[in-house]
Amino acid sequence: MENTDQPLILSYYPRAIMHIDGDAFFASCEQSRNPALKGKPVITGKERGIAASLSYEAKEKGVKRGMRLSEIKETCPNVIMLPSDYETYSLLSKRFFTIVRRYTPDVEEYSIDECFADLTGLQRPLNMTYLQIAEKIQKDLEIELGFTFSIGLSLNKVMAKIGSKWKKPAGLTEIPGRFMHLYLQKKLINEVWGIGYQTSAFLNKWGIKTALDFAKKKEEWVKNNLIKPIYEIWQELNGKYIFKLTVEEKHNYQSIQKMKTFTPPSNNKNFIFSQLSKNIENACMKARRYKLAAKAIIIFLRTQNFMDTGYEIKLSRPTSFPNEILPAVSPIFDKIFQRNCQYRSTGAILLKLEEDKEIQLDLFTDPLKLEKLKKLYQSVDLIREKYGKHTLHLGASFFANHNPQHIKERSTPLERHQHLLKGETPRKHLNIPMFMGVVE
DNA sequence: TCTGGGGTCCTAGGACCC
DNA sequence: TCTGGGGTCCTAGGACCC
Repeated sequence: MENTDQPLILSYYPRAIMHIDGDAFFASCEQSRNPALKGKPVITGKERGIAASLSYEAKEKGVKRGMRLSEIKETCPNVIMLPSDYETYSLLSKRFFTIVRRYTPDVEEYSIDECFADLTGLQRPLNMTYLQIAEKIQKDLEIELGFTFSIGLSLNKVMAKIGSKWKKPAGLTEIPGRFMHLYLQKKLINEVWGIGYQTSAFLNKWGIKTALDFAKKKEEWVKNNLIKPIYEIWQELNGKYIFKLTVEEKHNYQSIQKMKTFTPPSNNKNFIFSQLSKNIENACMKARRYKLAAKAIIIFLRTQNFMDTGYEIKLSRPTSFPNEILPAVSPIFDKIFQRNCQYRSTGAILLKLEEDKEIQLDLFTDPLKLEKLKKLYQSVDLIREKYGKHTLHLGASFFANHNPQHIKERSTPLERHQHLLKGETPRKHLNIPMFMGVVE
């Protein structure tokens, strides 16, 4: 501490945090699985009609994220378009994390194609520098998974993130504390992880353009003018280690959300309720998979021009069964649904999730009925596991797969009548746990 | 950005209590 | 019910991320 010329950063033990980012992850997974696709322009997202992930070859040809299929064909006629296959991507994602865990248990699975890892203290045991360890991991990943990853290595998460983005694909950027300012100088403030549109607009007003401009602001000013997470980013830009890694595997969710857009927009009440009902079913399915029960649910409808109307509903008892939720949802849906409105999507968010172990029975729930419901859903989940997620749906969700407008066009009056009866008032189905097999 | 489908955390402000 | 000051809990909504 006597030598005041030394940067402060060296006076405590620095961390070595690594951020690893899969290059064009989904497209790369496809190329890895089918080597004939290597070196060719590949995009995924065909089922949505837009480019979700682009191989570097497709990017070179000028294809952009979010482009429509017709535009893509024009821009790059020999493009290969594939539907997203999340099962495969998740599998490769798991293998990705497993490889990194061979070096350190301190791995945070940040998203399907990204992770953070803490290498602190590994230099001696491995007899390598942090940079060499990162290189080794990068090589392992490429050899074993068949595509490339970009890596950032620095003192904390925010800086490691800047590193991994610095050079892509297959980049490896180490940002030591004493050279941080060189990188921050070239980094626009809105490109920093955690600083979005609103915050950068505010910072721009104060003449802050680059990450370095921001890092140099006085601590008091930052504390007084910005909220806590931004203050923490400021600290990390100054070399502190603030954001800890979340190493535990993810199994407890704060909320579970399912939403779905349909085209064209519709104002058919039965159809829209079915969509909502299907989302609730899917959200419940996920909740049951994680043994969670919700105490509240938000439902929302999104109109053609992106106005949302939502409603939070408290549930009398924590549950993960659509049959128990739908009766509470139905009257609320009636309230918020507007006849003269065109809707484009619906959604459901399960909230206040708790473990489904010993949910308290309230006085009005018949234990026998509940037991039956449980058994029923156990078989439902089993069938879905065996034969696919979409084999079985609640009667109330019927129109989500069978738009009544289409039925009207194709069926005889008698058939139409029968269809309408089945889905007519969703309430009809609510108290009867009735399932319909839907052939797809 | 003519717009997909997930998530997380933070803050202000109201309700209610002493 | 003109009036303090302090605490806690909850909710709505914002901002951000992939």
